[in-house]
Amino acid sequence: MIRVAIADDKANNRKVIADKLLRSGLFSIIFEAANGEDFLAKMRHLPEDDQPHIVLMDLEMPHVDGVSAIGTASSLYPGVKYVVLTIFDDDDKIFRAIRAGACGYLLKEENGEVITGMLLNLWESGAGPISPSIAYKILQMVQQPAVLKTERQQQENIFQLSDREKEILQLLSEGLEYREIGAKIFISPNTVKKHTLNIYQKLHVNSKALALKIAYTKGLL
Amino acid sequence: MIRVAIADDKANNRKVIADKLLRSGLFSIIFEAANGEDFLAKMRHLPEDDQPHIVLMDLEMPHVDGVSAIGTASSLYPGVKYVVLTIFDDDDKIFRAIRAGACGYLLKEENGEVITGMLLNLWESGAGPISPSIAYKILQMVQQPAVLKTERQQQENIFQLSDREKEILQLLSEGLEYREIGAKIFISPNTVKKHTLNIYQKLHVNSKALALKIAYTKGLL
DNA sequence: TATTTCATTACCCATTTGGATTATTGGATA
DNA sequence: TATCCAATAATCCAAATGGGTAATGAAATA
Repeated sequence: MIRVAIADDKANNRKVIADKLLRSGLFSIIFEAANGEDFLAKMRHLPEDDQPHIVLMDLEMPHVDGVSAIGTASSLYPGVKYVVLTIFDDDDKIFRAIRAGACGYLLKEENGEVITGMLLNLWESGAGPISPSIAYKILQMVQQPAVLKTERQQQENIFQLSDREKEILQLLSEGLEYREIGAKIFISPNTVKKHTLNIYQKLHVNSKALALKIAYTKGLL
Repeated sequence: MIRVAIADDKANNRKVIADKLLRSGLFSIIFEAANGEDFLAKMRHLPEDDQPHIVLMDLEMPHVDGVSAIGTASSLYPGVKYVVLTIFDDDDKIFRAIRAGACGYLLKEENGEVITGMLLNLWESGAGPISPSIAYKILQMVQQPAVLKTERQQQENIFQLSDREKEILQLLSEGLEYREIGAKIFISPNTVKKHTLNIYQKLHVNSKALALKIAYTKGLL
């Protein structure tokens, strides 16, 4: 029998979750808490042998929120698995909860069988349960370049490049040669070259490498 | 119809995956590749409008492995979704593949419906598909920034550039010519050129413009 | 110790590029 | 109308680039 504790400020939410778990017959709800403070108090007064195996924690709660409660509890009771069960899926909450010590993050919208299945898997294999859409967001956190691409706004045309020149610059950045660009936009390679040299003059450089450096660092590409 | 490309060195694996996808009637396999080099070559010769929407990539392949192929392709063809489909689930491979630009990571042990379902979800919502056990490992990476940091320092370099090559790449991005770089670091311009061509091989490109594109978009500069 | 990798240099060749100049067209402007 | 400018195109030339091959020594690794 897997011992579970539930922390959620809405009594009805606690009831719904408890029902889902009890239906499988594999879980026992050893206590419920209405907020983080309440949860920590009940953990304190619990004999060590009666500690829950798994804690399902909502995030937005009065007095002490879920992140804070997980942070404290995961230090004091490191043998317990803390799983966030909430409706929030914004990056900041996910990140904070995980850093606080959550081993899983489930959205309330998941259906009952998915939740019980994942908790069972946590019990058996130790792998924390994560809702797919949350998993993707966590992946993006690891994917550092994505973090860097903080919407750099469309830089105004400080170099006064004409539309055609911007087009050529774009194609040059793709590694195309004059001949290839000409074929692509149906003009002579000589003209492409002329445009390119004009771009160099406007950017005050004299090579592709430098033009591309400016283009990348100034957000033209 | 969702266009899919498959890269796997085992013909039988490709066939199994293709069968799974074709059975749903929602995917069309536009090409298969036996290794990373083969994959990149086929992408190069593909008209822009025929590019795959999704690429399923095995990691362990001869000639050019999956990480390297994803690294290059995700810079050159940023509109394509790259999904790792492999049997490996060790932290290092996961980390490297994600840093290279993979938007999802599926284990081959997943059954056909799960895979098609997750790819469909990728297509509809943009959320990258991640096998649950992989998701848990990624979560642990976020949870232990120390591990992440050390691995990042070692594996930052998904293209395995040597120190000298990184130095040359940096100087190339400054717009210096072989001759100038040679003078700056006291080696022959011939050597600079040799390093440059070696860099091209590692990045799987054949021009300064493309090498710089990858360098900028992958944060090497 | 044997083998592999890295950094180094050289040479050949065909292609591409940068630089400078000249010229025509069509649209916008003064 | 006369003028300016962007886009187009061509030519000549010198320099730089990309691609391939070969070779050496030093350092790290198996």
